[in-house]
Amino acid sequence: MCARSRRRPSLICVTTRSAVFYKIISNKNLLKTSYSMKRSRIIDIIKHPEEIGFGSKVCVKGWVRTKRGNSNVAFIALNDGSIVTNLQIVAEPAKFGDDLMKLITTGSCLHVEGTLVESAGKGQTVEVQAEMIEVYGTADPEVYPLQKKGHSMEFLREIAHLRPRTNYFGCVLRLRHAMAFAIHKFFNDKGFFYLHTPLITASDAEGAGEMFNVTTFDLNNVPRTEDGKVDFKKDFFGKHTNLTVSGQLEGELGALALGNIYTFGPTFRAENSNTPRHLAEFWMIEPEMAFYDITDNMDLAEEFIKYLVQYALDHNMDDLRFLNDMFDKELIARLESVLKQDFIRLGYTEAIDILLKADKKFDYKVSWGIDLQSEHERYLVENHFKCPVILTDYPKEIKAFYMKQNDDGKTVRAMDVLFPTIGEIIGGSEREADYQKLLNRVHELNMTEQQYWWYFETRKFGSAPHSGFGLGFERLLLFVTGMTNIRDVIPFPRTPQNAEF
RNA sequence: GCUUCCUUAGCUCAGUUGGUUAGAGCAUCUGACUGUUAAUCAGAGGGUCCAAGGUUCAAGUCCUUGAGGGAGCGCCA
Repeated sequence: MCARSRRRPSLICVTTRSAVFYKIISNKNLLKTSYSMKRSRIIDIIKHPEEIGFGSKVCVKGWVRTKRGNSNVAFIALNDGSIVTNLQIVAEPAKFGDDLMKLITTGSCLHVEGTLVESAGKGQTVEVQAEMIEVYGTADPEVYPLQKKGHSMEFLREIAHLRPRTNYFGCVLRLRHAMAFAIHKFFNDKGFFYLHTPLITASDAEGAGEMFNVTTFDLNNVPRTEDGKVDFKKDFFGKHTNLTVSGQLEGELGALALGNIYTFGPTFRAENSNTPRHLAEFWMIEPEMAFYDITDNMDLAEEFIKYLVQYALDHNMDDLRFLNDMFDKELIARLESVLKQDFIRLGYTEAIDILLKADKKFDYKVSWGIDLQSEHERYLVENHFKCPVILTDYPKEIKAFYMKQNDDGKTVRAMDVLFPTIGEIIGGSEREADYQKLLNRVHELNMTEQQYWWYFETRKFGSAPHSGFGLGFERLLLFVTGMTNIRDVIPFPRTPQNAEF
């Protein structure tokens, strides 16, 4: 007898070759804490059962997806999040008792120890013959919201605290992790440095969108100056501050010292955007490279996206196959096709010509100088070329002040990577490295050098040609997962009027 | 922010020109079944028809307002 069984006389201690088991003998003792073995992850059992060995004892812990069977045998599909596939637990009700079997319902959490065997049934290669079952947590089937049948994405959004337990969201979260990891790997392997740019910024007009204020003021009693304006000198930072809408300007400071850097962090936009492609809080990757011109920039962007897609195909095929089978029958084929084709590279002026010659009637009239609308971008990508398109050399009037001005005096070296259904997945440019040209542009836009004095100093001191771009992480995930609403590729979406969870 | 659609059982949805007691599948509960595969079979329970107001002999159905959600557009990544 071991020490533990002396403290718990209601349990029988059974010693076997590889493990110690406690069998519950009293029907009332259904929620005992018992343990013995090291937990195996279900992915390891399913992928490499030979390493554990058929006939060996295993310990698994996870959440019940379904329970089937009859009075003689029960089949419990257990999922621990390590892989989309469930592990089949075979349990004989006579061995465990009705009271315990009743607690095993969809959503309940179990600790199971038993023997790993080749499956006697079809549909799976391995299963575990249960010898000990401990119920960590029950899930009352009358009120537990998740069922083994499918749910709508809209319903799952309302229970974002539980949706990670669905097959669908497990796939998305594993892919999300894989893409985040692959992003760091891609840049690290290329000698890029990960730069942490600030989330709180005092730059008032970065131009990328409406910003969230950051303050410690008591909003019911805001300090005022003599002329009635908000007195930000009394605020935490002594000036008006916001959450960042981009790390790019600070990223340039890093690139002009370290060579190649990238940022990867959260970004905040207070735009009242209600679409399946916008979030108020999202993650963005912004590489910035010294000595890269616009062509180098495009090459990197294309290589980057293809690397990430290849990484997903190489490392997350189980998840992709599930999403392909259940949601988007063309997902894997679409991912593979992107790898095969070169992205079309096209000047804005040529794009306008194509649109002017198009048979299609657009709601927004096409002429040189307009900002391309969704319908125009979609026509180019989905109808005309039927593949990703990189558009360059936009009119300077519709692009940001920091983009390098072309010799024609009319266009700047911007680039937008456009993807089918998603639209703009990457936006970037070669940066204006000439101090005087940058200054002139800022004055044209009625902005002041002073608010970006530190940015201008990089052009005063050792300026260098450089380029960069921004990739919306969730938009990448839309493409990689085949999902159609951006709220379904981030664990806890923040959108106008919604900050639950 | 603009336009438009939707809201009926726990979930997904049907519900006819407004007309008796609002239905189905799945889920749940009870029972059957010796290996299931979103198990199957039989039975049962389950409804503030989003909310408020209005029209009408009569409203799930028509009208008004509000709330929540989706899609399209704008802004953008």
